[in-house]
Amino acid sequence: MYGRQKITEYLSSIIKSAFENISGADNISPSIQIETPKEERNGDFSTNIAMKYSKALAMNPRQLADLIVENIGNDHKYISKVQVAGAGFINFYMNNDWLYDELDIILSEKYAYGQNKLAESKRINVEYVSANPTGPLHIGNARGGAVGDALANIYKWAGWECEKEFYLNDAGNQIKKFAQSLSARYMQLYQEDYPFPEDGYRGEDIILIAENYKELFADKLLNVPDSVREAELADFGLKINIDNMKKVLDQYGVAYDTWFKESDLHNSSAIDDIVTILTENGATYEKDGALWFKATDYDCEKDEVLIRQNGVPTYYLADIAYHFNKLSVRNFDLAVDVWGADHHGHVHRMKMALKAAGIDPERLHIVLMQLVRLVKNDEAVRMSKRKGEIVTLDELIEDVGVDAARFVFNSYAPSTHMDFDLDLAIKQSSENPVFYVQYAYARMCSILEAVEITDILPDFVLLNSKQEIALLKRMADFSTQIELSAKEFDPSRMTKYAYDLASDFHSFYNACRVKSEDEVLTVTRYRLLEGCRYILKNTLDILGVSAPQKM
RNA sequence: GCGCCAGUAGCUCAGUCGGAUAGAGCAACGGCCUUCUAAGCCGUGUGUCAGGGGUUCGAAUCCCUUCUGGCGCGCCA
Repeated sequence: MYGRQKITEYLSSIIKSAFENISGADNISPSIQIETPKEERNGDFSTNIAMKYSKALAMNPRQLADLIVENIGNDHKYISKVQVAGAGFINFYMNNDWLYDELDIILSEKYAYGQNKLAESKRINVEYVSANPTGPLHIGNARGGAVGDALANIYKWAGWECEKEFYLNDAGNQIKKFAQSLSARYMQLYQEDYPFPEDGYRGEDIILIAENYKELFADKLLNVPDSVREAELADFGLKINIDNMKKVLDQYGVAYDTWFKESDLHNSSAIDDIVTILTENGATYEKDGALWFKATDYDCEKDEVLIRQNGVPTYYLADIAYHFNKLSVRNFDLAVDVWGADHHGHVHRMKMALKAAGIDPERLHIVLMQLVRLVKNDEAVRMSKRKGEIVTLDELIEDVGVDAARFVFNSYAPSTHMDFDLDLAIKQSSENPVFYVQYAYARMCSILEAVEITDILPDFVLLNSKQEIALLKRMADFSTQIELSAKEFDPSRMTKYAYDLASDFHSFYNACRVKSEDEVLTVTRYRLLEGCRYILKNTLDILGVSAPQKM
């Protein structure tokens, strides 16, 4: 544990023993809450324990608080004063030693600072983007990529063994449509009035793939059965699309440990296996020639088809098999999926299917992202595929850059409906938070390069200005922010942290000079900045945003 | 009709699993560079926390209800 986490533990144990020394309280096991008061005059930390347990001990809160404070005593290393205030808050005023001790740890652990270890090793699988390989990645996938990737990084820092995964939907109905569309476009290159399937994919990209095939293989597929042409073109097109997705995601800084193919489920016994399990658990029945999941037994609105009348498994069934594979076959402790909010209807029935298969549904967590609306000149940009409008991820990267895109997508909690302001994202000014943060990093680097230090030892006690203390406190909060981000499945907390850290640094910069006549002060502030730089770099790494040494 | 998500300053959003006088950024105005990066800093004010009711020492936060917006409710994925 680090920084604030550690000092919270420290205070908790002091409070706990003081509380348990009160007669009548020894059989209560108190849950202790430590928070940071908003008002500075209320101390550095506070607890509400006296208000919480006053009833159980038949005392008024202030009276109980006084007793606890009495038991706490005044001989603790990091505490300078303890006071009762308000309705019964116990406020702790700290000396700065815990911050100085933390800076020591930061400087010795460097870029590894803040990497927690869990008591027992836990494995997590984070799945995100997982776009259909029937077309290019779009703006919604871009948000999913930024959120999922950062979230996976956060879990690594929080001590989990984490795997990043892309679920490749390379089977099923949409692939069939993809094949038929390609086939029709290919035929149209030879015969203009060749019919195009009613619900086919009408995008430009399908035509390009067909033309691409024709360039390479000419009329090879002109006089073959439809099924042969469709299969061949689907393979051809999938390879192109998947390669493109990998390329663009790579540019975007998103790299996966696993590409899991849906087709592998269909080509193995995985589908049959899950059907057997569900059936053995009495969760299926047959009706109208189809196999159904009795979802209504599991608090769902209606039952769901697993295997259609024509014998083809539904996407839902494949998805159940997929999640069963993650949680049972591969045995991850936790599976996190990042989905667009338009799939929210799928969440409950997926969890319930897992429950029916004997898996604790709590082991699957779905992060729902609200949809992104593009804004330009204060107007919503239609996401139609008309030319010149940014709809795909590679266009977005080209237009606003990876850093701005990833920073902006992670500036909002996934649950908020966000507007992506294209004008703002490309503005290289203070209005654009990503530059504000990166500028702070570049400034730190430049100072650390410009200032020459000798090997004399720093004296952290010299760090006592308002700005220095604020910066140290912020640095000590890093690990807590990771913990909270993980708990809430919300990477935007880290973006906000990066901004706050940058802000505290900029304030420090304007108030305190590093280079000075005083050699000890110079080296002391140098070390402070050094520590700060490690943390800002780590935060930007988590977000997938680059940390430029010069700007 | 049923369900999920949201509603906080002019705008975009925070708000530490119920805490003390609800906070940032942007936008507006005024100040700060002969010294380490002015893409920066400092200062000035703004609220019916969508409305109503309830729970308790205490509610933006929890419960009920109404309103508004987004999205779902296929033998599609």
